[in-house]
Amino acid sequence: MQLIAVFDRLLEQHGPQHWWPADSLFEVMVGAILTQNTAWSNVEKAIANLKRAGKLSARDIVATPHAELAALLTPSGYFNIKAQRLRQFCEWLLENGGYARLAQRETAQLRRGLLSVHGIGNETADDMLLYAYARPVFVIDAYTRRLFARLGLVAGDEPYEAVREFFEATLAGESPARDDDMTGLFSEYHALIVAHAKHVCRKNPACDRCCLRADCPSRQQSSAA
DNA sequence: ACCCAGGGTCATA
DNA sequence: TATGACCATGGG
Repeated sequence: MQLIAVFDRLLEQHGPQHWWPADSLFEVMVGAILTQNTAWSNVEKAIANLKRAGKLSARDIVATPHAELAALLTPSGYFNIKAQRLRQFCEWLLENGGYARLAQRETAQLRRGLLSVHGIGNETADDMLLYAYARPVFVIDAYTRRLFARLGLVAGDEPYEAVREFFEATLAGESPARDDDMTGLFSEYHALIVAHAKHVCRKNPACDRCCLRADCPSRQQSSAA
């Protein structure tokens, strides 16, 4: 099965996902750090804490003492590490002229900059590139590896960049009709993979194959309005 | 009580 | 290059 065919099935079953859930581009970047190995429901609580405290900007975060920032991040887990990562990211953002200035960089250069921040790895950087900087980058997470390994399209344990390049190159070849908006395609695709992972397939490996067929029994209950 | 979540870093071999 | 330990809360 082609990658674009999998996308079409996922979209049909789960509907448009409206990602990334956030009120601002800065909030997207904060969420990308806070959601590292963490359920999104917990991240929402931490972001709500930041908003309530008036700390949802780089300037306000760098001005906040570590203990206070960590306390606000408590619900998202790893609060000491994430407070440090969030601060260092905000410092980097301010040192480099802020979002608008960084958005002028070419994608590869911007990625290198993001990866130079301690605590920002491949997936977090690509989340930001795709959802905050609108770059045509395919985000590879554990769900993506698991789903497409089950479909037999990847081994699952390849290096991050190898999997990302496989998705980007393959989709570019398969969907020339959409290649004026690969950012839109990649945004929706990654969101759909996450939505699919939260489905019944999580504890039933065979369901990943089942759900991609037209007669999947779970189709009615999961289809979007 | 156990498992895992929209990862990343570090030490070790 | 490739494992394993560590970080920590909250929901199923």
